[in-house]
Amino acid sequence: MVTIKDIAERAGVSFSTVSKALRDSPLVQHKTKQHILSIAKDMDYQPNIAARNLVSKKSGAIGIVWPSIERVALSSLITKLSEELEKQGYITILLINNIESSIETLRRYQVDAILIFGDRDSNASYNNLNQMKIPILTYGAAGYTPYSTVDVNRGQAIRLAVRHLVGLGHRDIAYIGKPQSHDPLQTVKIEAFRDETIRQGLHMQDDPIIQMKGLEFHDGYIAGRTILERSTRPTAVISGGIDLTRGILRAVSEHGLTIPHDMSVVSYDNLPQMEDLEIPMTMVGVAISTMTTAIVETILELIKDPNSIRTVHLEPELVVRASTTYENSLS
Amino acid sequence: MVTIKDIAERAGVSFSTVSKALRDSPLVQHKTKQHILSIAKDMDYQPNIAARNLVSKKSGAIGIVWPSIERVALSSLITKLSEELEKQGYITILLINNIESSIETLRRYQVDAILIFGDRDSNASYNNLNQMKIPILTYGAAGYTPYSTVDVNRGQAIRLAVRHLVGLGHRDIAYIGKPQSHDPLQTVKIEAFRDETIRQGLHMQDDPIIQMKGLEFHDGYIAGRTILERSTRPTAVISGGIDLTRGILRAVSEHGLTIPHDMSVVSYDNLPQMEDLEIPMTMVGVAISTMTTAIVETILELIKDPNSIRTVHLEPELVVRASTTYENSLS
DNA sequence: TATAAAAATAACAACGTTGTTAATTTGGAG
DNA sequence: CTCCAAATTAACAACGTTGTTATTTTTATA
Repeated sequence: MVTIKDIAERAGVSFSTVSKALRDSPLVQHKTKQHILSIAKDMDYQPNIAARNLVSKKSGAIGIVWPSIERVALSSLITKLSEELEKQGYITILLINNIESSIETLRRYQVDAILIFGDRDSNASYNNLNQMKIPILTYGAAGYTPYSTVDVNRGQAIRLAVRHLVGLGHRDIAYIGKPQSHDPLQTVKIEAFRDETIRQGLHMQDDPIIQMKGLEFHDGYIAGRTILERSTRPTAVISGGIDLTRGILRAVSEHGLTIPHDMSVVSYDNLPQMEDLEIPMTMVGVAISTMTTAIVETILELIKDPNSIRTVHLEPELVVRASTTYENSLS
Repeated sequence: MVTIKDIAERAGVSFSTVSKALRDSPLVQHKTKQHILSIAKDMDYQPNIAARNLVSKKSGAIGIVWPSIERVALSSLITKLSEELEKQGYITILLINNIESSIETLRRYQVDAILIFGDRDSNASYNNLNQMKIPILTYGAAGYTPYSTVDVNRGQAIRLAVRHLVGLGHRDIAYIGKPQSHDPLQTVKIEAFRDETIRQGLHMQDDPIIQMKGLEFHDGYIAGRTILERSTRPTAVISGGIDLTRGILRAVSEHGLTIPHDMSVVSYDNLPQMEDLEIPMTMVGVAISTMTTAIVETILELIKDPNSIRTVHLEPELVVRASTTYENSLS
């Protein structure tokens, strides 16, 4: 492996000059700098990270704890996060274990910060762990932890969806996204749906909130079939997430119906893929890029000043596309 | 952060003695060793990884490149791998980007080895990348790359399944697991099925290989419905993977049928979860633990001697459970 | 042309380890 | 008790950087 000393020798200067040149210090003459840079490039120099970490007293790594790998929507968020953090000079270490043991590992590895994607039932474990000084940021656990948090205003997202549909004249709206398992993140959305439909003066006869098993494609498919087979079919549906939405689309298509002609659909989640579905999808949620920016910013801030505990609430937006239309245009 | 010098001071010895004591060197007296150890524990000492890496000239990190995060079966493999490598003193860095850019990042980070879970179409990219000396291990790409490989004999797995069913008297067997996309890993299994059924002298009238969209739960569900609705229902089914299997189970159950009474099912994949399905599942494949061991072993070997290129083929096993039974016991 | 100031470069210490070599203490034999 | 070898511990160099301080070279001024 080539070091700055090797470069120094080839360039006929001292290694400290090489160091400065590589970091583009003003303390070295432009000409020498160019010379050194070209040699470094020629020799395919890679700075030694261990050495750099040693003097900077940082690991240049950020740990991400992700207890449940199944949550597909998060995977694209994590991908983006890694990319962004990499641009900032950090490598991410992803641990899929449970929170406690992951933190212990990250502690041993002396990461500069830890990002936790907490799952529903792990709130208890937040409390007593980590007396140490590694900054911790949690996602989706606002109010549950003593650490900094970035969270999405999920209730507001569903309210936006309801208002959008009501504004289009819909009076019979169903909500697909109530899983069997206890999941506070879903509960928030369901409550918001219930509350907002009442506020808007909607009175639906059938229970508009469909009970289902999980939150996967197939659950959406089954739930979609359920509402399509009702005697009075709702004119619009709000879906709790992209996987459910895909299932709903399949069910609708199998019934020989079309969106938005026969039914309007709004989906929670704000992902680029939402435009690539069978029909471009109206969606509510916080864009991945927004989340990424917020998380990265908060983490970097936290690394700079570990005591700056803060809670960031991200406001969702409504993106209107072809999957929703006026109620009176329905057949 | 507490260093060996801090410990040395408290213990009244030199820091080099502390270093030796902590590494359990025979060069330091038992009594002093105990003393130092207790102080280290008391001060909650964590060795500085950067310093250690610097002198050992290793990063203690292994990069895993995982182009497509969607392949659920792999996720538990990766989880296990991380655990195992962690026990061996390595941290894993998971990159979900494409192969080229991932390798570039890992190169900058100077990982000690790279493990690539290649996806179907990325074979081309294997060729010209990486002139460097970081050892590379690929998974599932035997014959496609110039690197060491650990691979599963998928064809053999399917043959085992076919033979098992034939041994039970089944003569009409379907295969669920032919996706639309070109996927060599699936093709191998399909060809093996075709070949082995012919060898066994089976003559099925309907095409026993069900064409489907993807390889998810829902695809299995739909494929399951397809074969159940045939005029002559096959007496047994081989499923191409756990997600498909779950979908098939759902379809069977919705038809009011039971396994293995009305139909035997063998599933590809050898995962613990296979026992926790609605009915304990007969399965063929290489156990995650076997794969993990093979991969970890090969990687460590490769780190020790980067020139020891080798290809490891893992032989699948058949695990018989309640989901398969004699053909003549069928209704 | 001597000389101070400014610019450029070189030398050095430090980061926290490990491994090697040097120094000290201990124990045993004469 | 002395002295030598063995056992134990201490000191030191090295790993590849960065940042600070010292030295050299250049430039501008008198």
